[in-house]
Amino acid sequence: MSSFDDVQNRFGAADQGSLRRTNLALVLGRLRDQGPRSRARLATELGITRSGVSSLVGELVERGLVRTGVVERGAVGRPGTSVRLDGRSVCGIGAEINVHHVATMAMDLSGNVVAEHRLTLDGNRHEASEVVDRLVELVSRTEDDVAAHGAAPVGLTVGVAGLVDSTRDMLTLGPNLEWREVPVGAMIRDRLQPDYPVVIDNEGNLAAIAETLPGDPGRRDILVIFGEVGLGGGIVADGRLLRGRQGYAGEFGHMIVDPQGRRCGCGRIGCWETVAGLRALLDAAADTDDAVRDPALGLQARLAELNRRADLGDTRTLAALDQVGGWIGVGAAMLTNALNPAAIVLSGYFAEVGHHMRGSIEARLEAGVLAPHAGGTVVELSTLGFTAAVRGGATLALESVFADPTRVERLVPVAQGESR
Amino acid sequence: MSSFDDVQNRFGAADQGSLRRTNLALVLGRLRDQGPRSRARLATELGITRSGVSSLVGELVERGLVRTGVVERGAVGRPGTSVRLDGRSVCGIGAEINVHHVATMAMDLSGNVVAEHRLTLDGNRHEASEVVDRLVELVSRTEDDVAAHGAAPVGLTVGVAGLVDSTRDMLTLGPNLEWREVPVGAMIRDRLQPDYPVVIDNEGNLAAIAETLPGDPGRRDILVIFGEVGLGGGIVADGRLLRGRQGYAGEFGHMIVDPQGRRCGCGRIGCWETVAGLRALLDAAADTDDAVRDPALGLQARLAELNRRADLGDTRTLAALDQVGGWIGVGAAMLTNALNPAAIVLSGYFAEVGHHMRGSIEARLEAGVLAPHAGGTVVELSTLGFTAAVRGGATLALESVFADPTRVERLVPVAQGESR
DNA sequence: ACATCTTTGTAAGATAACTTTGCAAAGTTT
DNA sequence: AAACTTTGCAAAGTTATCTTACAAAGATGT
Repeated sequence: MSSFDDVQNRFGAADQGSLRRTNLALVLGRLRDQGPRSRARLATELGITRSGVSSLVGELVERGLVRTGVVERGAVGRPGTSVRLDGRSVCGIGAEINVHHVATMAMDLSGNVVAEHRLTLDGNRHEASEVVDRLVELVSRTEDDVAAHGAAPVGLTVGVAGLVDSTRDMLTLGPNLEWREVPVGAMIRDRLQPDYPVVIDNEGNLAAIAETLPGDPGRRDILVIFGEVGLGGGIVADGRLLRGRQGYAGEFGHMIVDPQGRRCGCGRIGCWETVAGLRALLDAAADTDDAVRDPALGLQARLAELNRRADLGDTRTLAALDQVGGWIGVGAAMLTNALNPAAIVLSGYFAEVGHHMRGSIEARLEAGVLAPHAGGTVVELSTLGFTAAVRGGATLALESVFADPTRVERLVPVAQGESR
Repeated sequence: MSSFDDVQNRFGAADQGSLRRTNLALVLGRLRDQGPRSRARLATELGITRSGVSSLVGELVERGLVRTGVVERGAVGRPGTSVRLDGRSVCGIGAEINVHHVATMAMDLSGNVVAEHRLTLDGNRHEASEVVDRLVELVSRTEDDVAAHGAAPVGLTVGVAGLVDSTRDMLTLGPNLEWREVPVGAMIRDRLQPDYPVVIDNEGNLAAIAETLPGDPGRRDILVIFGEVGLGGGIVADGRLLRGRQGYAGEFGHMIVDPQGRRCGCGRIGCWETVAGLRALLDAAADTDDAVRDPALGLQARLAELNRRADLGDTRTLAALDQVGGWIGVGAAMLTNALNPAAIVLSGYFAEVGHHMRGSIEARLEAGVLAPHAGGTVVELSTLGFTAAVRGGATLALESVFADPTRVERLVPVAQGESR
């Protein structure tokens, strides 16, 4: 039921066409959110008649979006044939540009990951054109995988670590990439010449979309904190991603929480990411010559080592996790007072080491929120790790189909004058 | 075009009826947002045919929601007859329960204030039942005024200073009222026995709704900071009020911004309202025996006196305003990083004295936001003052009609079998 | 002064989507 | 084996929009 971009009824009047679109989307969304089921069941659940559902399912089959499956026998009466999403028709593609890597993921309509590619970067500054070249290569390979799967791409969403101006299709500022005013979207379109839309977005926003599990009402109001080199995230309110006026929403990392603290890469002092970002954790947990600080090892391995130490009870490591967790809690409490989310989801590097921080986060959250029991907000760890952004990008691309299934062409065009 | 409560398409399928409702709402909303205009103009603007608009307007006239007005002649061609909202049919009622006063406002469909009542309280603690009795009296008088205007109430929204749990219809906690777990909605319904819905909400949220000017695209993403004894507010994202999981969103006043600061009424230390609330301003601006600290004088008069001193260049007053403005800016910057609003609207007591704070607020905002030029966020002063909450309540009650005009009965019922 | 042009508002018919109604098909229960 | 339940579809009915056509009301041009 969630829709991040309201294609439906954006403006303009409703006519028979939009009526049909709405109901096609309703059936398709139900199948995504609740899984396969018979036409009759869809009818009772959605409040449409059985004939109506038959007609809608028929059109969705013609468009290749669903297919009929096994026979489901109930307790009594004629068994129904279940209808389910057909993953072989379309795929959404997500991509990510970060300091540490570029990556892509393709996901089909049923949520299956069809392709996943990742290229690790050395972490030093590179020109945008160079990085985009690498990414486009990955996207090309992903396109091939999608084609091999028998599907067509319906969209590409590129998550970038930085401020993305959605109105100008431009990366305004990427403090950690050290980029400024880069037209990432246009650069990709120029090189790729795709026949599907390419949009860019903030990686934290995409990570937030990835956490909004379809059909889970407990995930309609969430706050996602995405930790990487920087600290970003996204806000999902009432099932919709909050972008703000220009698309800059979710820049949690630069909220100033420690005015007497350290200087941030952005030039300010005491930004949240200086005390709760990855660097803060490593600084507190290890000396400069420690292996976990060695970029050559790869992020995953370094975090695994930290985890190992924490599990063994190493006091310095545990104290570092505790300290960073406390700062996470301080910021989370402020945002919880403002937003009252159902859950705060910790993603990115927190997915790896967050379970050691949970206690200190929850303590500070509880202490810093006016509403009793932190307003019912619970702290959850993402299971997506560093794939959250690409997954969210693919999800967002697919969302256009779920919002308007008629975007996918019929396999068998309707003959002139023929009724549906 | 804004709708705070999506009555439309809440769930369930779309049928001919919802199609009609959507288009009726579209026409009605356009007339609200853009003012009176001819059927032909509505048709071209909304993308409906002229005959379609004729039919829709006809039904809206039957329901008493619009009426045809003057003849508008264009440059050439047959002049059109303008259609406009008819304020004589329905009114929304807003109410407010605060430490300093209870108040009501009735507003008709065209936004005219039909009634306004206010009862100043002494600021001491009172039992909820006692205060609700006073409020119900005011609402009764307001109902009479609405009836005298020839209209019927379509809803009552009661703003309360505190945490309002929208799922339980309950004031969970009112720190400044010193109330806890009070079923304000049920209490009012018991006493008033109304034939229209009564809902309760947070006063900051209602103030935010009041600031979302219909039809102004620059007000679709705003952050409203509502200063009273406490500090609250609301977030409007994409034209919709953000409530959060339980309705606790917008409790900005208890974000901890000064951990080494003073104890707050809620028991914590350094809440935003301890440094930017009304009390903080008065503490900084005047000694305890100063007239501006005398509750007997009334808030309005005390703020006017502060204004007078500031205008005369009194250094202590100006310094106090500067200091509080700085703290407002600190919190506003954090929220702006998270939400990227188009505007931060200062309401409540800020409407009176905010123009003296503007400089310090904007300086801190600019300094504390990652996005260049504070992400385009501008600081604006509300012109509504202490009536923001009741106005927002009335607006919200009316919103149900704008979202679904068929909620208002036809004056002339359709004869059986007769077409529309 | 009168015909022509432009625009408005409405009505009648066409189209499209849903619902209602009816029924055959495919099972279980008695 | 008959009765019952449930499923899925097709034909007819309802309703809301769009298409087309036209009268009304004023401006413009000769």
